[in-house]
Amino acid sequence: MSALDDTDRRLLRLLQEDAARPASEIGRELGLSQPAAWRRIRRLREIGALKGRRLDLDAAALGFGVTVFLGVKLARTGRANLEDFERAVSAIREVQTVEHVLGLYDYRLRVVARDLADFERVLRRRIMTLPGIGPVEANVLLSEERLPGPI
Amino acid sequence: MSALDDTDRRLLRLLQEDAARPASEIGRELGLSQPAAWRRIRRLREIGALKGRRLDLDAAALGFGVTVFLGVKLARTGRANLEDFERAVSAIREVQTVEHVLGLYDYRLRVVARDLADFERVLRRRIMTLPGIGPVEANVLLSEERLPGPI
DNA sequence: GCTGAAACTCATTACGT
DNA sequence: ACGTAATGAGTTTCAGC
Repeated sequence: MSALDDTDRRLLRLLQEDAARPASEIGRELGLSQPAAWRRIRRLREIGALKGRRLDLDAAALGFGVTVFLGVKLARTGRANLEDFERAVSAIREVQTVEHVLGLYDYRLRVVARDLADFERVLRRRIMTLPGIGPVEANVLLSEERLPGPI
Repeated sequence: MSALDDTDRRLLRLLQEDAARPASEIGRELGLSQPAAWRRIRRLREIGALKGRRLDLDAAALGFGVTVFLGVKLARTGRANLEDFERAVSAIREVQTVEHVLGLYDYRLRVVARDLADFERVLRRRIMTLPGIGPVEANVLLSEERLPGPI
């Protein structure tokens, strides 16, 4: 596909720490000129490695103190199709992420709420009423650490 | 805790779609001048709501075609402390996220690998040898959708 | 708190190696 | 694929309303 060299990997690691870092600074740390670093970034975007830049929000600071991961299994009976489920779950405002997975569960959801009482409301009125939903398992987030990863 | 108004929330929603969107464009969509929009962004950063900007990388395009979520329970016996476990798991290159959770599992890990054979190697040689590790459950990521969330 | 303009930085293009 | 130089766009600060 595209043969990333070692410089590309170092560049991605630098940008992963702070995506707002300017190309001039990236270039300085890589021993490249500013346009050279910028061209590498553009190329990484063109080959699809770099999909975009996203905000890193602090949900707690915004009044959403509770984050819960839900493992969802679809009901065996009635075989509601996956599209119906996905469409319905995507319409729930409190759901941040929908992951279709293979294993003990069919879907994994990341859900935020203002507090546990608010979460119970979401769970009972929005989640448990989803079409085709089966057993649900929950884990409450205590703390989270993001690592650079293998790239 | 500083009273976000509705304009702040609309602003965050706009920036969530693309964190590189210029303040001038944000301002135009909110009916604000460019410096006014920029001051709101700075304020959101100052109160901690906006922690930074992160890259949205495509692991598959970078040669990591397999993403697996692991639910980890620590062993009851031996009571290795959490710090030991966290330090060891953070040193594994293939681990992207470490979440400390409450529920059926103690930790949830997001792990990437080049392919399933590579994942088996990571699982056997890195994950299963972690200090204090107990039962492990795995879900393979098929597809993932990020939603705007309630903010 | 907003506007308008100045100063500065960064992104992007052009051109030559 | 890189560098220098030039351009245009975006950010950040400042003075005034």
